[in-house]
Amino acid sequence: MPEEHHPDHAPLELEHFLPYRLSILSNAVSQAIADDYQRRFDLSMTEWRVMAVLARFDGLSAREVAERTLMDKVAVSRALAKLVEAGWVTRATHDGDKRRSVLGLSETGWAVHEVVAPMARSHERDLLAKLDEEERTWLARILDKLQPVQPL
Amino acid sequence: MPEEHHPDHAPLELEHFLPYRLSILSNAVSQAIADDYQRRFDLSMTEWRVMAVLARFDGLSAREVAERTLMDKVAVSRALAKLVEAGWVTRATHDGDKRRSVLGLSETGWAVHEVVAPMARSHERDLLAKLDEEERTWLARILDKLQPVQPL
DNA sequence: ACGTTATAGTTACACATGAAACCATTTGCA
DNA sequence: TGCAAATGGTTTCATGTGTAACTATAACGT
Repeated sequence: MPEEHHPDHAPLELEHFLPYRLSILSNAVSQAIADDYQRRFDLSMTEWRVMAVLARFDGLSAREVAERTLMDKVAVSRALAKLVEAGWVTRATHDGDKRRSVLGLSETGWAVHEVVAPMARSHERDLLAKLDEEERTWLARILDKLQPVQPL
Repeated sequence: MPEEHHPDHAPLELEHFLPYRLSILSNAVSQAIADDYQRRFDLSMTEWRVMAVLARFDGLSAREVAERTLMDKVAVSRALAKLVEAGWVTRATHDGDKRRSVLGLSETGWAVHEVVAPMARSHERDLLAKLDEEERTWLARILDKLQPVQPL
């Protein structure tokens, strides 16, 4: 954090620049997790996010998946194409609105989820283990305040 | 943060999953800044990072830039090609090692830097303004502990 | 000195990603 | 009803990004 005020035009010190530090940390963490399930299931991060949200909310449409994952609909469409092809997600057409799809995890989709979810949680635990209880509490609070929008 | 332990196979709640929250926050922040200088200077995030590090450390080689920005050398090579082309970065050959390049900001490069650096700092200030002093202190400490590696 | 190995940097290729165009269906409203 | 506008979703195209191959130069070991 900027302790003293540097003149605004002074060279940016990236290693103390909050957005940069967040980016480095976030990428390292997400990539470590993604590497894990990519190797085991050839599953991209966007695909995993789609599966995760369908695990919680069965029967969503593609648009609703996009809203919940904060991904754009093109990304979701492509992820779904692969997931349906792989047999991990089922897609039906909504009664009474033939545009809408009705999505859900298949049996094997659930099986994948039951392997990947613990992997993800394990990485999260490793990360949080670097903090003590007090720090974890503050982190939760700080993230709540910084979080841009929190869509359900 | 996980308050009670869910069974490991229970559906992941993305909105409480730390790596996911970090990713959303980080992307939102970095993208907001990048949008700003992309519109004004047609400058990508990787290009800006190269400029920022050259502003602080004059005369680096491409490899050293890559180390300091944590980007890979291909990304740096491409960024440099555009920056040299745009006339914002100067490139010479190292005396005594014709492989190495010697990089620095040009006059106009500095001029760009003096516009972009304040924009970046301003975004950082906006972000930190959402926290009180105590939270900022904890955040600094927490990031230090979570930070994967801290290369100079 | 000379061949092997390592290093700096670029190029080529394959793949991911986002914006805009597009098709099908449904909704709103005259 | 019927037609314009909106919505769900896919496809297209242009661009970005990472991996591996490649070129040029330098360092190392004999």
